Amino acid sequence: MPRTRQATRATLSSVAQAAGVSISTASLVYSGKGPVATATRERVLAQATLLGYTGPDPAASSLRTGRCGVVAVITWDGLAAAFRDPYAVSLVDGLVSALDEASTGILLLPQSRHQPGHAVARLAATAVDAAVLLGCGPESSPVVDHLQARQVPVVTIGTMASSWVHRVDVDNRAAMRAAATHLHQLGHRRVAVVSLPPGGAPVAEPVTLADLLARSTDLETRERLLGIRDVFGPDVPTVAPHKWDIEGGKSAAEHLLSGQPLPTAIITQGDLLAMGVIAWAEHRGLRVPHDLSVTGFDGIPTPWWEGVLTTVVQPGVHKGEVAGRLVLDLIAGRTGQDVVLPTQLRIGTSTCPPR
Amino acid sequence: MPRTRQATRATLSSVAQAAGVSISTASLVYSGKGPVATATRERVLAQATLLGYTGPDPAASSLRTGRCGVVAVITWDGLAAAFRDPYAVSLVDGLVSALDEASTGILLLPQSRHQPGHAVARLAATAVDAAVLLGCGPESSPVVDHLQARQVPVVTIGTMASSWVHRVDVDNRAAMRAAATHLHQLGHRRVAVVSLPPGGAPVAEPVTLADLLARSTDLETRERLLGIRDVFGPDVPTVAPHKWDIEGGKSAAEHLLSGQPLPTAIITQGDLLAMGVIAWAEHRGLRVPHDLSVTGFDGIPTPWWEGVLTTVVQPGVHKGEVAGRLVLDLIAGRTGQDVVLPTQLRIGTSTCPPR
DNA sequence: CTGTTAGCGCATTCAG
DNA sequence: CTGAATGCGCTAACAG
Repeated sequence: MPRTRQATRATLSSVAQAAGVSISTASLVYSGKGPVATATRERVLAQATLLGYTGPDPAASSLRTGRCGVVAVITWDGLAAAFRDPYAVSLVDGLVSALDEASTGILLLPQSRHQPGHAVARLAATAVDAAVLLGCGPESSPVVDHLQARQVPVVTIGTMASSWVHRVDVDNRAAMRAAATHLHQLGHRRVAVVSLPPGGAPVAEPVTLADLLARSTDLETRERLLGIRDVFGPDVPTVAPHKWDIEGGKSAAEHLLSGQPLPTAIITQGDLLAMGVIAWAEHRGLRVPHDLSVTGFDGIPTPWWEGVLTTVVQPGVHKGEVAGRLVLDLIAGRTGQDVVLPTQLRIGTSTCPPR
Repeated sequence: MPRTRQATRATLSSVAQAAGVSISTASLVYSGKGPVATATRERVLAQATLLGYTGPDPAASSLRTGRCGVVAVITWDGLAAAFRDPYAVSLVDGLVSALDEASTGILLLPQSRHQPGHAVARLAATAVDAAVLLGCGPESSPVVDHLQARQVPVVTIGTMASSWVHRVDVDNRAAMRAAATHLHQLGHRRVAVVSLPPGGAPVAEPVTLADLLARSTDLETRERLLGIRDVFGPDVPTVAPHKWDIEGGKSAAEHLLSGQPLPTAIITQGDLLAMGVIAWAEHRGLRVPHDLSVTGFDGIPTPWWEGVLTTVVQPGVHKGEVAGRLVLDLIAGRTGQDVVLPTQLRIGTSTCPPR
């Protein structure tokens, strides 16, 4: 006895029977994988609407074909934190549009830093054709291990290197070096850095770049810090606020700009951080860029600021699309290539020669 | 012959066989739905890891149980557009956390305004236990019809009324009326409104509130406009920018503040719109609130502005959680109740008596 | 172009 | 506490 509200749901076989054709013919009508006489097709379709049949049961079809049309997108540290950053949103946007062409959807799987194991349990219970790691550091290894055991292809956008996962990224070191070089050429010698917290532990009081580098496990962060070191050496004062957003930038600025002598420029690892630094600086009466130059990373729109942020522009949507195509290749069994995308240094109005 | 890279994947039955137990026993080990001797369980688990078995195949298990642990989240007009608004993100955040407790994930299904039918095709191909509509207006009816035919429970957060869908929302009319009343009590008599485009068609040049009301099909928008009309009558100048963000607010302000006499206050349908209005006003040398009062809607953080926006604060995360619980009830076959959540008018520094 | 035949991997009765 | 049997709804060969 069925437990649905209506009587028994219509199935492909009941439709076929009603239309007086065999099940396989009816199946072909829906999959379009074989030739079916127009008259037959219409008869089947007519019976289908009559019986309220809405097409092949996805679960049954996945079981049979081994594909479910779903790609897991695994984020780190909660959804809200991840999507607060417009850059992450543009990544997902590109991903979605690429996957959409193959009728593949994305399943959001936020990984909480408090229950890292939970994500594995969740993942184990859901059918996915592939997975994409978004902003996941090495702490996501359990998830990757699980995926590998299941033979599910994994693509990471930035961060999280592993032999099993494919990567789409930019040359973070070169990109950041370009930004640093720009400042150096303007004449800046006293700079400070706003980075990401290594392993989730914020570093409020300034330490040296080398010090933070030693503690940072995240691949992308490391590369970028190296890019700065290439230009300004290992002793640059560096902080890493607890949050990856405007508030974080403000608190970072507060710590970096309280001592003497003040830096003439601040290099940040993200546009939101940069905007926070700018907001705090302006609040304190410092003019940007005249009294303080600031650089960002990502190239998100900042409509609430009058100026144009000097920043490394990453092709967010494009990166997502490339990742999506890579995912589709892997799902189809084709061999995928890791991809390194170009970035571009946009020189805006947040940098100028020091006073 | 299997087409996976390795030899044949391990299945429950192969694990059972290796452990010398029956399939059903092995199944119980994983589902925990029946008593299994500790020794037996361990033997099974040991063989499982030995064979690289990662747990019951989700597709097979969904076919059998009729549940797949996935809820579709349907957004309107592209993902990026939807998630650019922090309020939408907080909604999803709450939703995720509520669903997570039932080990249920969310599948993102952005509905494009250019191919509204596409979403139905996509949905038809994926297994879902329920669906949540986010910011979807009446144009989403095809999707709802499909869901109804499939007997899939649907919950909408704001917008999109239909006999089949359950709703979680706030009393938009009363909330907006409270904001309008606040301005009226301050002494404002010349106000203007920034709303949402009716049916996606922007209204750049000001029309009357009544006019826009007549064209608006979106439930939430209508209610809010009615709340304004309750206080200021039907003749308030109203625009509806093409984009629901800061840029949209700027362009709206440009049109509303170009004529004479200037309004002394602007009521917007969203915080981002409000921030855009403020940005444009300040850019033009108007001081907020002294020269122009501005109100928002939602209560998102606006860290880049020094002031505090006067706005209707909606419980975003909470709303998402409530929707999530409703979804779970419906999936479980329990009868769910529509919910109306309270809002709160936050009086900030963006409003004051007119000059 | 259409029908027949076999499972996909598992959860669940129901005996023992 | 354990095992044997049954089908969830569908797709993919293959034979007509």
